[in-house]
Amino acid sequence: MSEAKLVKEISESYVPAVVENEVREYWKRNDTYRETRKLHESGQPWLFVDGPPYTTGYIHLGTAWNKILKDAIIRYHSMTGQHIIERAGYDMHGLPIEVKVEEKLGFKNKADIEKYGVAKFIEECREFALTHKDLMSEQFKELGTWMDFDDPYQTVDKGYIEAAWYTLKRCEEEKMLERGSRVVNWCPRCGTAIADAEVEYWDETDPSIFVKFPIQGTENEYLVIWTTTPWTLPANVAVAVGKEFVYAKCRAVKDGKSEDLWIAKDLAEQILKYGKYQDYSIIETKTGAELAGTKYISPLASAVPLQEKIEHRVVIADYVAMENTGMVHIAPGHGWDDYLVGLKENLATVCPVDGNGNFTEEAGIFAGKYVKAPETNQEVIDVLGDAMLAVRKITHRYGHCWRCKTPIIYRATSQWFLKVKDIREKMLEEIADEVTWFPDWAGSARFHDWVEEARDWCISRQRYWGIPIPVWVCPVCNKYHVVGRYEELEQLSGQKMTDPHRPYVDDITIPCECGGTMKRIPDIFDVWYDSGIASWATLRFPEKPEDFGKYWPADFILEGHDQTRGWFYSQLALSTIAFGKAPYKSVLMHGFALDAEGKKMSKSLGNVIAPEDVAKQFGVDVMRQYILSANAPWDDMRFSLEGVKTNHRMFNVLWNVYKFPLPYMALDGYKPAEKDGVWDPSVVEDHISEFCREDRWLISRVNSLAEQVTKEMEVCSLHRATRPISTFILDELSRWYVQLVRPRMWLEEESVSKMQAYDTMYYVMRRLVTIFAPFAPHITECMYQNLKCVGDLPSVHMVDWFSGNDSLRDPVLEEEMEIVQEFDEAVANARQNGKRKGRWPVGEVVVATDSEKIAAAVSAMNDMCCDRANARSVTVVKGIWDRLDWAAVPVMKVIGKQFGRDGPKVKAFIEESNGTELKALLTANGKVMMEKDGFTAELTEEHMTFEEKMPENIFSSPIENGMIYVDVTLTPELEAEGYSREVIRRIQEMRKQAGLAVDAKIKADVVIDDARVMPLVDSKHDVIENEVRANCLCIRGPEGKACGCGVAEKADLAMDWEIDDLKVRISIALAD
RNA sequence: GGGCCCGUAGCAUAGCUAGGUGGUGCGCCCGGCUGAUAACCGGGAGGUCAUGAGUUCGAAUCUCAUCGGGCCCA
Repeated sequence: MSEAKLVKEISESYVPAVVENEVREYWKRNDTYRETRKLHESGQPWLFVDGPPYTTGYIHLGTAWNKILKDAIIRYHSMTGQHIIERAGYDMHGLPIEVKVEEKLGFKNKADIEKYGVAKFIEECREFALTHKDLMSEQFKELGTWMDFDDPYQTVDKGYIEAAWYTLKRCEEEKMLERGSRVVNWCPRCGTAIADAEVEYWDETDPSIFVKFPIQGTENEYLVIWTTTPWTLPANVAVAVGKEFVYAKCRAVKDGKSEDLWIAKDLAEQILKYGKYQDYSIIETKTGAELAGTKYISPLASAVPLQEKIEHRVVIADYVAMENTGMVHIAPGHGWDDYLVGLKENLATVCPVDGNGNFTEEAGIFAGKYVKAPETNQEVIDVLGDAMLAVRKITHRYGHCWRCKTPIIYRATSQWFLKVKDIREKMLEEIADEVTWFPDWAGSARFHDWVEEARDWCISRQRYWGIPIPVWVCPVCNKYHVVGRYEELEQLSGQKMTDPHRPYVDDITIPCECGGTMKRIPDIFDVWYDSGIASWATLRFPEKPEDFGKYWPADFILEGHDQTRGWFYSQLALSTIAFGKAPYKSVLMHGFALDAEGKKMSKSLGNVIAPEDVAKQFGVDVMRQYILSANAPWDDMRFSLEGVKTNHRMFNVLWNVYKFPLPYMALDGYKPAEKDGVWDPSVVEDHISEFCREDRWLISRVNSLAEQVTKEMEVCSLHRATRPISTFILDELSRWYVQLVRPRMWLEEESVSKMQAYDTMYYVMRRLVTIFAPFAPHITECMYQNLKCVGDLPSVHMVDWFSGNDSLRDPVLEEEMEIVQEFDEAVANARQNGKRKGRWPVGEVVVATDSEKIAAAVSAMNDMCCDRANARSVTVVKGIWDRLDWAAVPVMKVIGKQFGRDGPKVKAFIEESNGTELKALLTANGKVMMEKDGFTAELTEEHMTFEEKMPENIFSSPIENGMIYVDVTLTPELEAEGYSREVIRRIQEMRKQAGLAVDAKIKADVVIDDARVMPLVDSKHDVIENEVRANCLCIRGPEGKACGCGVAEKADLAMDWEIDDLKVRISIALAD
């Protein structure tokens, strides 16, 4: 059979870059990623859909977090044997890229693009998307992400676009597609409708004007309206009032002239003040309902021909608020609410503004002006002239195009919609019943609330770089046809379709049954539509329908909480329309990466931390572990470099722990047990009872850990999965087990105990790299490569997930060990109080406790306790330790009352007495007689309380449910050992400084300048000689004669030491 | 203005579901250890649990309001 595997010693310290590069090379050389996927092809399918990042070219911390979470979860599911189906994905169409390219080419608007040529423009966009996609793939791979980056799904692919077409056809079949005139957010620079999601709000200062609308058939009577958008007045058709509101006709006087003004009664005074009226009186009141129907004339009628034709009137709207004048100017062509009122009241919708935001001829004298120019507003105000009641300023939140930052306008235009409102109930059911959310409130509260408010989705955009909407319309009969497949288009048109993008596809026409020629509408899809189809497009549906049937819907997706309105929603809407169900079964929603102050990271604030910088400095594994363990995935993360550094230390400890036994193992030619070249853990599993306590404990712990990690991974609590791993490595493996096991590693002979220590370390390391692999894929792979047996799987990421072996767990032992650890800490604490260093043995340690568990643990593990405490004995006492002294404390409240001016004498007596004796007397007799300065009295326990008082040389420290006491009294024997250990330690230090090999033999000369101490040390001559591997050791006083070996005269290294006040001169030399 | 989430020591966090003496890590200060060693370990100081009110014998935890931060919407 195969040659048994020897564990190799490693000499390097932990340098993440070296480890990670080597591992990446190894993966590349062996195609480990694909081999791992292949390994589980027969497993339970598990479809993951990558939320496609937009191809900006650069990833930030949030993107990195996103991919790291995905990678850890996918690796975990892969290890559990599931057949992972995934592809990385990219969102590559849309305005952001168009805007970038426009900037590059120096374009200002759509006309520039048309002039340049749409085909050339599209190719620039395509080029941008493809190169930036590649840049990002490289960055993602640097994070250790295992996804299919060679064949990612791309929204620009022909196949992907066909999926989009197919889906629209399904929408049409379900009668969910609608062509309609609606008021939409419109970016006048981009010349397109944009989605609600694409509007960014910030404060702008606008005019706030109050305008008088003359009432028809009256001489001097007006309705007073308010608006912040003077430029919408040419499109005014009505004034809305609140049904129940009370309006007053105010006879207002200014400069001797009077006017009758209708204003909400309660607001009139303020408004008239704005208008600088000197006086007014209310001559009539009406409710909104009574005012409704009042006809008025636009003050712009003479300037805007359109306005002459409109019959303006007062209507009722329930959204009118008691603000400003309580009368709202209605322009259904320029506002969503206005539009709805218009529909209800059957008002005309006029929109004298073109796609570039300029007034059309309909707007009369304003024709050609850009509506959002400040001077345009001013011109409207000027033309209004006397109709202006007041002009003020207002600062309010105003919407902007999130790509080019141009202020948006609202325009009534013809667009294509999906009637999402009609399927809200179905979507809500799917969210609640068919999808598991992590955390639960992501679905039950947040997403639920969003979907409940869903409006119809405007999916059309008047742009170039996107998926062309596959709708062909006949200009003659206005019939339209939705194309679902390329084949269908080629059949209907008789033309070949090469590239489904604009402008190529626009050349294809379809003959209409009416004899006309159908042309494609010029619109492209909203990019949210692109990504909404990802779950089936990534499976190459409809081109290859098999996988869709087998794997869809997705088992899992994961994105940031901004995707509630974005990808979670666009997918759900399209899937519910096209396939009647949610496209995902479980969703993890993660937070945002904020800076250390909790502020959003942004370039303008200069607080951006680049993931590649962190990775370069501390390593990818360290960054991953930090990011995963810093907080719950769904909370926002405050990124702190300190936290990363802490994790770096943890990795260093892991590396040290891993490295520690290797030289010994290598020296002894240790071979892990194997069967047919494959590691065989049964050597531990079947013989666990024969192992030492600490071995059994560590094995138990790693199995408990595995169980815990598994449990947390199942509920996506990555933070709760990763934190215990760090704790295990630091506290249990490094700070505890390695300390305990160290002497066994130094045993020179072939000992069973040493071999079991090797087996334990090997077992634990194998298990640990398995459960740590999803989170820290590089270091675990590196360790695994050295640890694995020849027949083992070639990568740790191929190994079966280890969820713990319950039969190896020993909760009682774990509990006992926890007590010993607590004991250990308390002893260290007490020693520190007593200024007795750990190197110096103490005679006695006492544990006072009433806890049976503690007593049992200390007694069962007594040798370990002695060892750890460096104590001759460790004993347990129930209740109070009888060697404790007591201090009596007078209770002055009682004494003062009873003894009056003699009280101080009683107090003095109690304080001067030996508390321990007093206590004994009280216990025996219930009373004690006192005498002080001639005053005598009988005292009982009500006159005093007792406090513990440490006898000399006793130091204490509390543990839970008990107290430990350390007696640091020195005896000559203890002192001899203490000093000899001090000497040993110095000689070891010198060996190291001299660069001697661990097993090199030396000769040593020790000169001790203290006649009392010298013989004490010399009494341990043999121990010292043995410990420092000396074959000649001379211990003497300054007057003493050096032995004949010559080290005193010709040392390799000689040093003067001060051990506390003791002067020692030590010389060492390599033995002959 | 509305929905959801978050607010605990200088910093990062656990505890909150199910009320009962607020833990941990980093940093800081002090000490220790020394063949895992350009490491490591122990101890100490440091808290109005954002604020205010309520429920309760008892609130970091439950309720309400307010303030601050994040995401989303208007």
